[in-house]
Amino acid sequence: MEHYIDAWKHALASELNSLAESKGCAGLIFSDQEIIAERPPKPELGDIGFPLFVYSKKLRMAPRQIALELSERNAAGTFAPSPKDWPGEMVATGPYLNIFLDRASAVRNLLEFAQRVEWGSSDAFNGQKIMVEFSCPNTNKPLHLGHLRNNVLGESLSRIMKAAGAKVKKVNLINDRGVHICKSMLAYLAYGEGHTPADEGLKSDHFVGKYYVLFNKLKEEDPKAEEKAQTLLQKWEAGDPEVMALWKKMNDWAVNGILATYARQRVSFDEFHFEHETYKLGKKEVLDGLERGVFYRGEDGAIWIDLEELGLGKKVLLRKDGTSIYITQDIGTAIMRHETWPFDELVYVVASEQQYHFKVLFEVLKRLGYSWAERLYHLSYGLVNLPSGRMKTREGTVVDADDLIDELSELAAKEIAEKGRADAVGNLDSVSEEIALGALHYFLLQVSPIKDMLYNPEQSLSFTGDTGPYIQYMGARASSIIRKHEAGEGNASLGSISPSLFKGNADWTLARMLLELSTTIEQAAKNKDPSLLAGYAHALSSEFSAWYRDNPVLNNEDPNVSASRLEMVRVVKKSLRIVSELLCVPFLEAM
RNA sequence: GCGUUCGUAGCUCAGCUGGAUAGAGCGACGGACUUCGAAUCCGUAGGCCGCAGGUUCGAGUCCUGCCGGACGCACCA
Repeated sequence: MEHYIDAWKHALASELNSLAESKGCAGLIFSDQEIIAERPPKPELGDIGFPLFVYSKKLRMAPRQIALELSERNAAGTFAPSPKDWPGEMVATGPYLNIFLDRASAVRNLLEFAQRVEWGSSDAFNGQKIMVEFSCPNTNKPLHLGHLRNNVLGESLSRIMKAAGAKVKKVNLINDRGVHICKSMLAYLAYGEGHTPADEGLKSDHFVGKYYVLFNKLKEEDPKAEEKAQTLLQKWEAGDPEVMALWKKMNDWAVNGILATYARQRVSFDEFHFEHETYKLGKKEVLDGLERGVFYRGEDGAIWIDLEELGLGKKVLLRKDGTSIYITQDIGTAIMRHETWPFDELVYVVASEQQYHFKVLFEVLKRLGYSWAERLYHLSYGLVNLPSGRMKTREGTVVDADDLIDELSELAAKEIAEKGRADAVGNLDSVSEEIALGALHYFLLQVSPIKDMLYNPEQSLSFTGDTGPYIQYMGARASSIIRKHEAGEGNASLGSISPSLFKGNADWTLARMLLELSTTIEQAAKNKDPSLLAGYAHALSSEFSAWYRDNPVLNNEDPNVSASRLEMVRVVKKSLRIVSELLCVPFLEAM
C-alpha cells in the first residue's frame, strides 16, 4: 500500500504546485512529504483520502474549491497525475480529494508481490542494529504472569523490528546476585536438609522459589534472619568458597528452570549477561565522571548527580565505600554493550514502575558524553492483573507462568475433545499447547504496552472474538481449503488466475487489507507497539471469514473463479502465518 | 506533598504524526448448519470520549486546571 500512497502523494504535490502556479502564487511549492494522506472512514469514500484544509491558506482557496478544481483538471485531462504503475481515479468529496484505486491492477500487484520473498517485510530500518533487552529475571523464584507479558513483548517486538529490516540482538540480563538470592540460600540452609529438586519432585526454579518463600518463616523464627542475609551477601562478595558453591548450585537450579519456561514459551535470546559478572561495571565511568566534574562527591562521601533542573532530584551513583548499586551497573552494562556491539538503538523492555530509573540512567549516560545515549529507549509496560484481583506476592496471589500455561493447555485439550476434533488435529498435546500459547500471547499483545491490563484466561481461549485462537482458526480454515484442493476436490486446477475476477466489494476489502500488511508491520516497528499488528491480524481474519462464506472457492462452476480465489486463499494463509509468527501465536494447519 | 501515567459502550479494549457520521470483541436480544470445518457467520440495541476552560478552519487526540485510579519518590533490584 505504501507504493500507492507515496505515488499519489507525489501526484498530488505536483498537481498542487501546478495549481499554485496558475493562481499566480509564485514560489509556492509543496513537497511530497508535507502531503497528508489518510484512510477514508468508509470504503465507499475511496481507498486513499487527502484532506485539503492545510493547503487552503497558502493557496488562498477554500478546501472544497481546491478539491473541485483538481478533480476537474484531472477529468479534463489537463493534468494526468494517475501514477502509471498505481492507477486510480480521483474524486472530490467536499474538502477531501479521494482516490479510488483501479482494483484489477491492484489485485494483480497483490498476487505478484505476495509471491516474493520480501512479502511481509520492509526495509524501513534498513539494517540498523537494534538491541532489545527483556525478561531479566531474578534467580530466586520462577517466572510469573508479569514476566510472560515482558517476554512476549520483547520477543514480538524483536521479530517485528527484524521484519522491518533491522538487525536485532536480543539480550537478557540475569539478576543472579544480591540480598534476595541470599535469602533463598539462607532458608535452604535452614530447612533444605540437602534436598535437590529431584528429591522433592519439583521443577528446579520452583524448588528455589519455595525456599525464598520459606524465608518468611525463617524471619519469624529467627529475628536476626535479615541481618544474616546481609552477612551472607558480604561473604558472597568476598568469594567465600562454601557460599559460592551453594550459590552456584541454587543459581543453576533457578536458571535452568527459567530457561525451560523460555523454551516452552518459545522465546529466545542471542546473548545472556549475568549480573554477577556485570555488577562491578560502571564504577570506573562514575569515577571518571567525578573527575571531569559531571558528578560530585557529597558530604557523606558517596558520588551524586544533581538532576534538580530536570525535576529528577539528586541521585547516588556510587556508594561511599566504592561499591556499586543498581544504576552503577546499568551504566557500565550499557557502555560495555555499545563497545562490543555498536547499536543504533537499545530498547529496554521493563515495567513502567522503573520509568524514573531509566530517565536518570539515560541522562547520566548523556552527560558522560555518549552520543548514543539519545538512542536509548525504555519500552515501558503496565501491570497485568486478573479478574480475581491484583497479584501480590505477600498474599500468594501471584500467577505462576508454568502453572498458567498448564491450565490453558488443559482447557484447550478439553475443548478439542468436546468438539470431537481430537482425531482431526493429530497430536493433541502439542496442538493444545499451541492454542494455549496463541491465546495467552495474543491477549497480552492486544493491549497497548503502556496500559495496565486485565488478563482473562477464559476469554483469551475463546474461539470467537478478538482472540489468538480465532486467528489460528482462520489460518486453519484457509489451510483446510488448500488441503482439499490438493486432495483433488474442486476444479481449480482446470482454471487460470485472473485478477479481474476480484471485482466485488468483499474481494476488494480483503485485497486492500492484504496490501496493507507491510505498512502495518512498519508502523508497529516504528511505534514499538505489537498491538497495532494484533489489530490487523484480527481485522484480516474477520475479513477473510466473511469473504470465504460468500465466495465459494472449490465448489464453483467456473474453474477460473476457483483458481483465482484459491490463489487469494494462499495469499491470506501466507500473510496470516507471517503475522501470527510476529505475534508469537503459533500457526496451525488444523485445530 | 512532588513526579510519571491512565480515564472512550454494562465489561475488556482500538482509534496511526489533530481531519469526514467515534470503532471492535465479550455480554444482551433476534436470526443462519442437505453445500469448502456452526470452534463459524449475520443482524439489533447500547457513547455529554472523566469534568471545565484554552489553542485551531477542525480536538477522543495538543495545552492548562480539577476529579478519579495506577505506579514511582532507597546508598533494593
